[in-house]
Amino acid sequence: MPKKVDHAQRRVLIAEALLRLASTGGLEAVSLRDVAAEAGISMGAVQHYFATKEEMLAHAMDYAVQRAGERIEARLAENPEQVTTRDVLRALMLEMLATTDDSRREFLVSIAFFQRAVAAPELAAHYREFWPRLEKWITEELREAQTAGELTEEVDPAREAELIVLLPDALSQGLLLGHRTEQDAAAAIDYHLDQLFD
Amino acid sequence: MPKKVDHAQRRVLIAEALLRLASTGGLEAVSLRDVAAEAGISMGAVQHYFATKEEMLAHAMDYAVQRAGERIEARLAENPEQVTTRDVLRALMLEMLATTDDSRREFLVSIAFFQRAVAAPELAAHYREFWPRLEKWITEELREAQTAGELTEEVDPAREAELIVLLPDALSQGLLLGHRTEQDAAAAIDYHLDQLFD
DNA sequence: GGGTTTACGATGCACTCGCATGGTAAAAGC
DNA sequence: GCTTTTACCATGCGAGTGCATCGTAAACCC
Repeated sequence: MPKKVDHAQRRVLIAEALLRLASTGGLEAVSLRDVAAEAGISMGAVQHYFATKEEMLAHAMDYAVQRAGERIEARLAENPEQVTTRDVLRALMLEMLATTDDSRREFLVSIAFFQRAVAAPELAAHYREFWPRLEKWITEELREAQTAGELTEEVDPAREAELIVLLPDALSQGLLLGHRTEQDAAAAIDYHLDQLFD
Repeated sequence: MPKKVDHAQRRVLIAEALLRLASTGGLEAVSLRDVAAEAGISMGAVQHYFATKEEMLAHAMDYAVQRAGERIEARLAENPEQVTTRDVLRALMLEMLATTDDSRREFLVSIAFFQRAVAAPELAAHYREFWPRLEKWITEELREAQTAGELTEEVDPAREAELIVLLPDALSQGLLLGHRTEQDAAAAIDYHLDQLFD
């Protein structure tokens, strides 16, 4: 069996176990032993693939960002051409909301990573990439809608793209704490889109 | 010296030391020993005022929310009557931004508490109070501005109040990560107020 | 088919953690 | 003035931590 193990796959297995655990109680709270147990392997195996806990966390961080990005981009790609920009943005924002157990977990993990990135800025680079790219994409989408006459001239596509990215994130906090319902969050999104597209 | 110590004051002393530490590395990362050292007292003293770490964290949570609330309400109270609703809201939103070292720390602490509140919903009640109250106040402010004709009829004061509370919070994340400047965040706020008050 | 490399598993080590215990000195109460 | 209560401080304990070390079995290389 040795020698033929797929390193990348093994590291993903570990990262997924870590993410499962990190969603409750933060990132530092999970121990190597916990991760190993969750992944169904020994602690020695974990050490074999990651020399240090720090390294393991960094990899999991990359993996989580990549997964979230793929999920969102997949959602963007699946829409047929005939739907309106507004529909696309609405779907995107709803996808970004922490509604399902999975996305709630992802949201909590992203917060844990956020803390870590603030404390250790050199780690932040990993996930600094994705959001600006998404924001840029939305900006372009809005610009096209604006020239097509769906938006008034006075809105600033870049600023609105900013808001569109930020709003689901901010709403998710309320969802997690339980003082906002999914319907309420969706209504807030619809209201904002109403104001944007008149 | 014994018997005449002010319990509340002592607990505040400890809470402030805890908050100073919690801003880097989360809430669970700080140990009783760390807090005691930061507060300049012995660990036994900390134990004397808080039977358990959990209790200490809960008190610090209350204290932090109270302080943040007082700070924001003080900012709201200090404005003379002659300034416009827009100016009031602008000042409020800027105050909520994590710009100074202090407010950055406060923001990080609030995130740590957020995680904790999600994991232990019974603790969330403490700081579930303040934000709805602020949101309600803003809603009223907007409603008055609307009847005074400063706002168009088609905006929903409650929804806009939601956004006004959420936006600084979301912008602060970018500030903390370093991919947004203070000027940029302020510009985003001004843009949003521009769109609201036309 | 012997030697090297890979992939672990088991164990131990130094350290830190929250918390319990026991002591002590000083003020308060009578 | 003696007792009780308050406000600590010092110490220790058991559990858990990341990490290092050692052993070992299987696969690849020649």
